[in-house]
Amino acid sequence: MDVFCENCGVRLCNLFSYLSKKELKMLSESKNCRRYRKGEIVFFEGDLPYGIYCVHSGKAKIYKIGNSGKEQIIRLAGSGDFMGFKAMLNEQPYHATAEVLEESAICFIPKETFFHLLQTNVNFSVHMMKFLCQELENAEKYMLDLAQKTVRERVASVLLLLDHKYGTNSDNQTLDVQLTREDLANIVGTATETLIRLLTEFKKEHLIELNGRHIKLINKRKLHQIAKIPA
Amino acid sequence: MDVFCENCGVRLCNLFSYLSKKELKMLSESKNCRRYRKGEIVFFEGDLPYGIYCVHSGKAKIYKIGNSGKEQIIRLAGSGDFMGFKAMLNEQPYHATAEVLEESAICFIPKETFFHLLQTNVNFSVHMMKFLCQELENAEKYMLDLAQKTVRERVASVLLLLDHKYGTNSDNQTLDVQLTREDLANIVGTATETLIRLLTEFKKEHLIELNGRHIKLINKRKLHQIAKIPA
DNA sequence: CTGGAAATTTGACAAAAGTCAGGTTACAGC
DNA sequence: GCTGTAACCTGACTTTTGTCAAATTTCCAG
Repeated sequence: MDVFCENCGVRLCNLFSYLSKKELKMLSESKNCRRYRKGEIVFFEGDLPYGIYCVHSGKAKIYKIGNSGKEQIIRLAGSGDFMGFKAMLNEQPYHATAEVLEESAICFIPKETFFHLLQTNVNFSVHMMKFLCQELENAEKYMLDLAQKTVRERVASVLLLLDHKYGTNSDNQTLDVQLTREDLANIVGTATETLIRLLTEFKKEHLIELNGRHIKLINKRKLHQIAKIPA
Repeated sequence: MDVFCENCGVRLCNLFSYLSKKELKMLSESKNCRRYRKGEIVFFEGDLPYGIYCVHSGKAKIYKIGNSGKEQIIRLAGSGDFMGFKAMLNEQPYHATAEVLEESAICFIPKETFFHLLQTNVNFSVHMMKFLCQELENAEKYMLDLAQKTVRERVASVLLLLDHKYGTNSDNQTLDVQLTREDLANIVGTATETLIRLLTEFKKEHLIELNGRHIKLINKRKLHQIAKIPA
């Protein structure tokens, strides 16, 4: 695929905005971009990493498998997001699997390039650390939710999270991501049946509208209240 | 307190092992070590960070407060562990509170020293990133547990975690950390009453012995099975 | 040593969430 | 368009977990 990092709009909103023109050129020449179809796996839990991935366009879910075989989605990726950086930095096998949710274009950046940038560009490496800390903070916030919120509260939280992460269609209300009910349950951390019942509840309370996998948030204020997200 | 980083045994097992003699001298001269008594707060959620903390001896809990006012312990610190690095790197207020669990000696390393080391010692900064990734991996593992394991499974997990983190007394079975039942519940993410009931269960099943806050693990193998920790 | 607060424990009950089973709907591939 | 599989939905029931109340024990500070 002929995507050039120098012109890539995506880099503006991620760590690559700290690279010089020269570095971007190097990045562009060493990276490798390809299309993935819905359902394709970018990397499997247990595989060894040879570089990191950067989502150019599209969406992906990153999940772990629990003892009972159930997925738990631990991160969602969209345009501009990195995937697989944890395993790469740690030089360990992947501890999670990345699966594409819709037709996507994803760039692969070889290990050597990535480490070279980290070792030679202090600004880049400091911001990498900041980024890792932000991820850690997100994970800890989610731990708090999982430990203390009810499933109903978490479902409302996740709907708002999806709004924040992927945004909405032109109507400003319909979430711009299609997840199965099972996927939603695997983000929330509950049984699929429970998730469905709660969506139905929200629908009856006129907080959302459902049309297959299209979810329309019609009362975000109330959802915030239910999610107990502090203003 | 007259602790010198150059001779400090603690540094051998943490990131400071990547510093040169000269850097250690600088660290030693700029740091500040003091004693904390049980229950003392090292930093509060909401405070601004002016440096990071390194535990010389003793133990601390780091927790967030949920909407209902309940604590959730998100990390435990012991000898050699850092505290407050996330807020410092992110240059944001603390998102959690650190409270000392027993008489401890904790060093404070000023922001300037910490950032100077990060910016001038590539080896140090790369290992800082590895460390952050390891923390992130731990957090994600814990998310999986919170989302998918039963409380019983998590109680067994936490007992084994405490064994791994703080070790045992001379009998090789009694956990070398005294936590209240409430603290334990706030690690597991459950109600205090539920935690107590499960400890009683484990006691009846001859997996542990209880003597106030002293917990003796007498059948770790079975606890591993209950915790569903893959071999 | 001792009063009082905090921590621990137990029981009874209520609420939340999971499981199982069965039926319906949607959709991809032929 | 047809068909079969996967996804979705609902009801009934069970299990797990939380809540409230009350009794007992522990632990300090004075």
